[in-house]
Amino acid sequence: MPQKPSIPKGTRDFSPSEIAKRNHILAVIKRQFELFGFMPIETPSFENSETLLGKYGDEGDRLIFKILNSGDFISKVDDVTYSSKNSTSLAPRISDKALRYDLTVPFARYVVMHQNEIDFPFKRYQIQPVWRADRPQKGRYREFYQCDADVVGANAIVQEVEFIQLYDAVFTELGLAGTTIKINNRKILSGIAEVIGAKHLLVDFTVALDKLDKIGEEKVKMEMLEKGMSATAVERAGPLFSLQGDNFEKLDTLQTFLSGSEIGREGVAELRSILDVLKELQLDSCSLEIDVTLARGLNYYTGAIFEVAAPQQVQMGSIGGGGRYDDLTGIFGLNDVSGVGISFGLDRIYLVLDELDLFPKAIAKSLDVLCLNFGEQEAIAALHLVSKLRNSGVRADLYPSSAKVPKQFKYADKREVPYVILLGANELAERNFVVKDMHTGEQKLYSLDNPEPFIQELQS
RNA sequence: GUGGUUGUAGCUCAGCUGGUUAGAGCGCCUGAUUGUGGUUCAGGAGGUCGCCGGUUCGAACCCGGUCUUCCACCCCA
Repeated sequence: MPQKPSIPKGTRDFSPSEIAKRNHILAVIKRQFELFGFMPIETPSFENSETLLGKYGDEGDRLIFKILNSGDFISKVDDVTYSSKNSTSLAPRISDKALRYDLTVPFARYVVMHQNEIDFPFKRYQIQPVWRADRPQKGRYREFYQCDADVVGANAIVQEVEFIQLYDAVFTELGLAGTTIKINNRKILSGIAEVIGAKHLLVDFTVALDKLDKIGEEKVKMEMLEKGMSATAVERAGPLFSLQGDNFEKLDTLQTFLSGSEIGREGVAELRSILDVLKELQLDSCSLEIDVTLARGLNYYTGAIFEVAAPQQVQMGSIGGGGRYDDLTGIFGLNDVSGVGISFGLDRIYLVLDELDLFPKAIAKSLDVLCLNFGEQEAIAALHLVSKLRNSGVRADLYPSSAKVPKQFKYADKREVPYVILLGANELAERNFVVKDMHTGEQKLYSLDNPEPFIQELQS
């Protein structure tokens, strides 16, 4: 009995039209990465478990796909561990490799391993799939692509500015208006926690604060209290829930609020200089917004934090994120290397562009010219012509069999081929061919021995 | 990982409190049209109703399990 084929949940097949659209996004991202001076690298799809585990928190560890060892791995497990039926203790005995969870940690590993060949500051980009053992939802897959650009080995605010410009350049070229780059600073979050007297609960505090726009002020406050923050602390955090005004007004409010915290003042100053520079260099299609509730990637970010929200009319999580991490390579033994980077979520950008119908119409087109097939002799002549076209950079194809003409035309129509060539017995005898413009229906005659005029017309 | 939701033709979906042979639109194939597509007309093919089991004289419909989809949490691109 034949088995019904299926693919694992959270994974997808990509058909030609989808690949065309994905490639369009990728081409824009790559082009901009390179215009900004980033160089590509790739790393293996799986790493040693110890490289990945413990880098993303407990929650992250749970979401890492672990790869079973090869061979008779189970016989090497001691009886106690085996019979304990405890996944946490058994896993390391039967699995020592895991699929990569993001591109940042493998990059840190790469930097440490190749530190002697790298010229710092090192600007790298990396576009590869990552895997998460998550429960899928819309725009959330178990296999998806990240497009990362990072720079390591320098510590200057202009880098943050550049990344914001990079986001803007990509979304502008994609024609995606209305994205919002949210920006925050980990030092501001630390400062706030310090000022309100919840320094020891920084993570719980920020995780709760991050949910503000989703669950509202009351529930955020409840969660903070549940996590053990004092009522006074929650009360003191009050002003954060209603930051008013434009970015500079928010900065002023924060500056006052954080005047008693050195690290907080530092964060405000960093944010201010980023905004000062960007006031000079306008953004094209993105708006930049300070959002103190933004707390993503707290695990390794130490300075700026970025997140890109899709245009409001689209129901979609963030389509990009990033930030500065001062000591990511430290865990692999290379200290004092500051890094900052951003990531584009290819799959979500695709969904957004698709929903807003922003893909160029032309990308569905995979052929410029289709030559119809009228029989053996005609097909041989057609192949000569098709070769000439191909050599001139025209995407051309010959219909493989001499099927009925309406069928061949329908095929051309389906594939949205703009020009169809008819080269039948009559044309062959007179050494010419007919070109039909599928849009206008207009037909023109060209010489088989001199197709140049046709090629010229195609390329004009 | 927790709770919920969804699954019927290639696609979008009907299908009454369980009752003969499960339907529509679109798409596909054939013909009108053996050298002209997108329009029209006529005909046709295509479904073990996600899968496994149970209840019943009888299940697309009820029950259990499982997979899948989407949603909320967790977390995140």
